[in-house]
Amino acid sequence: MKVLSKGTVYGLRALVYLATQKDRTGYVSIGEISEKLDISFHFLTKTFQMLTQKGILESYRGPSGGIALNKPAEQIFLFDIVKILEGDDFFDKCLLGLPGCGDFEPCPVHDFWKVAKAALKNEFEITSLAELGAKVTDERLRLSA
Amino acid sequence: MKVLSKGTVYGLRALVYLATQKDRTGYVSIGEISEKLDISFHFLTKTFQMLTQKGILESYRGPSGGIALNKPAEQIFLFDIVKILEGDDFFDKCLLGLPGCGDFEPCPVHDFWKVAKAALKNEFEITSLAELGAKVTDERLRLSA
DNA sequence: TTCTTTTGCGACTAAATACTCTTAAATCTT
DNA sequence: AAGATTTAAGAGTATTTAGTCGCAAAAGAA
Repeated sequence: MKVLSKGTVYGLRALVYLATQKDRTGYVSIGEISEKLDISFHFLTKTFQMLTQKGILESYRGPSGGIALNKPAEQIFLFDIVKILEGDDFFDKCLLGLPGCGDFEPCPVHDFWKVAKAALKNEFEITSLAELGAKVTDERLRLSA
Repeated sequence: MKVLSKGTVYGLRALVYLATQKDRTGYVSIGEISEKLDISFHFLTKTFQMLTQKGILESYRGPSGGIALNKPAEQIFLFDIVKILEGDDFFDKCLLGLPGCGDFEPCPVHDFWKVAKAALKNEFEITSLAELGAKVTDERLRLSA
């Protein structure tokens, strides 16, 4: 099941990494993250730009610059990140992609999907970066599992 | 949230359409379905070929040929269709796409995703084509909602 | 000021997905 | 047997997504 685009996945992995570095002060460079997590530097940069513009991250240029979470990891939820990177309507789309689909004019899978989607959305809403960061004991964010 | 590929969506819409035609005897031509649902004929043909090979559909060539459900719509579940069209591991994938991820060596979102995915999978497992077909009162399977 | 480090941003390339076209094979009709 | 209808299958094209490259802009250091 491919729910998230690559860009979103990279963003999530990188943010969880950041959440695990909470005892470090100052900024963490994109170069370091891209190296540690084996993610293309330029690709990651673009994803971070979006997160910076939307207030999830704070960025700073120049030596010892980089990025940092703009608020405590406890207050950043998967829901926020995914909505920014995948679009605001991410949790509202019809499973079949039919335009007018809604409670008033439901597609055949509307009721089914409404229930399933609500469960998923709830999980995204209650899960914070801090919670995820706490589970990462070592280098499990890399591809080389 | 884009969970399913276009091919799968087309397949689902077409199968639901077939389920609504249960009082008709014999085969329904792919041409008719592609026209009624506004789906590319050739694209639909490929999707149907896969469903035919996997025993969901029965096909017949020549005049008044076409396709037909190979068993009652009550016995065909979204789960079956999706697994055929998206791959057997559809409901087993790691949200972050990390290779070794599992209960033994979980990624940071493993527990979270396990719960959400189980709920989704269950919905797909219990929902049959018959159930969906019963909800389609008129031409709500077309794109022109 | 000049050089180095690091993010910002636009253009370019590659790969995956979606779609189209052509021809073959099966089956019915005349 | 010849032609029409309909699925099967593969090759080719287009669009979208993913990934790369190069350079400008900001900021610190020498």
